[in-house]
Amino acid sequence: MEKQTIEPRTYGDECDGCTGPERIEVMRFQRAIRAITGKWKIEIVCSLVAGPMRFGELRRALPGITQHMLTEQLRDLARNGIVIRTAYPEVPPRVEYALSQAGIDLMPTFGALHDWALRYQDRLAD
Amino acid sequence: MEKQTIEPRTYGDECDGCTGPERIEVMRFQRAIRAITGKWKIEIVCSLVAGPMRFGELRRALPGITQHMLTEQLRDLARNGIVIRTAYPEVPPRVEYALSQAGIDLMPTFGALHDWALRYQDRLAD
DNA sequence: CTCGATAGTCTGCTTTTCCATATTACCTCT
DNA sequence: AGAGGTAATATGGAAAAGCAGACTATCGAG
Repeated sequence: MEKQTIEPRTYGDECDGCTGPERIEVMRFQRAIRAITGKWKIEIVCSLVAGPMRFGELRRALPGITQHMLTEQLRDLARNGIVIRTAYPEVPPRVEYALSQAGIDLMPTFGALHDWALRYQDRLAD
Repeated sequence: MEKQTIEPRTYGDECDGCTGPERIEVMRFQRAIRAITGKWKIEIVCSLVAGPMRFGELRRALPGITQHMLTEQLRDLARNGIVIRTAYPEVPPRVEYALSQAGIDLMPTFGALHDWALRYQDRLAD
């Protein structure tokens, strides 16, 4: 039996030279995903939902994280405009991290993905 | 000026022994994220939205992917119940990949995240 | 009998991510 | 004077992810 080309493949066909609009959208999407992947990023964002927190406060809220990791992940989140870093030139130094509007607006999408995970958690490996 | 504990920290406070419900939810969430992270996973899922595809067909639709990567990513997606692999014991071998219901239901969450990425793309690094 | 197509697997390598352990600089408290 | 807290940086190593290229088995076409 022959397989008679189930459906026109608009996605693949338009991407011979990587110029189709779909590909560009996928790339943007990937960038968004990359902005929130990282072992602690989601936990950090979820912690900050309740309000701004200081560096050490976050560290205590995330048992197991190293200073290095926290610094790195926060820097990354700030670089992507998801959290806002505010350093107060006091001594001892005080640095506060808060969600930006982008960070706050991220939560509904988290909610959607969480609902999905809840529905299909039994088939999710690991 | 003193900082008077902006808000009760329900998340951090309950997680001293990693037993709070929020932590468990974050872990579930992380599992969902891990199921869709990987350099080609999203492109594969987006390709399959139009209908089932064969291995080689997918490979041609994703220029730049290696056989190894495609095999691996598909296996991973199948392991997480997002795609369904159907091998027909013919010769030459024919293997078809299709989105499962979980995979189809994933699309709206992709849409939400995509909208977010669209709105804030100018501050996304990289 | 060799060639090509299919859907892989196997091996070795590079890059990225993750993690632990120092070390810094400044100020306060004792 | 010395201990302690704060927010980092620096260094070095382990683990995971990604990549290229060679190899397999089967069958039909030429």
